[in-house]
Amino acid sequence: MMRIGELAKAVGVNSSAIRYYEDLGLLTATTRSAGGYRLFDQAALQRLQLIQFGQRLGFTLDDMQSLFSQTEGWDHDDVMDRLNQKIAESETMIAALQQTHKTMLALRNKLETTWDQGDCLQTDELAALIGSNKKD
Amino acid sequence: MMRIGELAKAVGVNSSAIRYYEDLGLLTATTRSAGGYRLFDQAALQRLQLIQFGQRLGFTLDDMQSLFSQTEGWDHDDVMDRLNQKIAESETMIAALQQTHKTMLALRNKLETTWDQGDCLQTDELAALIGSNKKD
DNA sequence: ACTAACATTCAAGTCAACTTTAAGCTCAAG
DNA sequence: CTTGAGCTTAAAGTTGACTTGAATGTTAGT
Repeated sequence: MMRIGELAKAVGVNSSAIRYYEDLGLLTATTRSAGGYRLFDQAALQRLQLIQFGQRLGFTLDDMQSLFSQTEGWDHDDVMDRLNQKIAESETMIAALQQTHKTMLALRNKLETTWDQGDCLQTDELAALIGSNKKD
Repeated sequence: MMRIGELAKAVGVNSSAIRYYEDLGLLTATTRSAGGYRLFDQAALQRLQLIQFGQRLGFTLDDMQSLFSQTEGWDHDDVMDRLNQKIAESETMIAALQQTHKTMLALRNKLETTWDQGDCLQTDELAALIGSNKKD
């Protein structure tokens, strides 16, 4: 059993974040010490890692709260639906980011070639350079 | 010259957002009507589009405020530095998202094959499935 | 002149995910 | 048995980008 600080260090968050997760009903201390200190076991650590993983997938803490509230174990269809939705979302985001990335590269090229002549760009010229980007 | 509502509609934001940009010193109405209504011209519209473009690149409104504060025209090195930084950032983000995407696909596969036997997954089993993902 | 749609200002509220603060306990070490 | 690091609670503050509300003024059309 570890105290909150040790758990926090183990996963790289602030102790107060863990207390916050508890407030949201996402993670409860396994037990308490005689003096009221929260004590956590390995399962709690795994659950915390699961929360972090969910965050990386783009689930909000609220999303996870509703997922976790399936008393014990997880419903196949529910998890699958949400996972599929997140997969689709991440594909959309990747595509959008790649498009913006492409535009930035093009913009850099234009700036490199255009800018060497004069030295100052006006807002309307910059707007024109960006124009091709409206189609997104 | 158009009023705030027309400008807002033209670029797809709320009028209040435009007033907010003005508060931050990002965009000033070209002039005011006799009664005090803000009036904008095409240059203002372009500037607003520029703000939106900057947002897509991941600049904060504060970033842009400091960029724009170069009284008129833009400093080559400054813009180039920031652009290069944003390009690098977007590459990092794309890579991270692709990694997460890959993990999600793998997770879906495992869930599809694993879950058909039993019907409920325990947290520690899910944590185990995710384990491969710690390396990110 | 009336009216509906639109605008004004300023202050306060929203969201997510925390962090910070304050005032006071607990625990392990020496 | 004292000290200092670490913990407790509840409440309030933070960030960024807005939105909403309230009370009031303006404009264009009939």
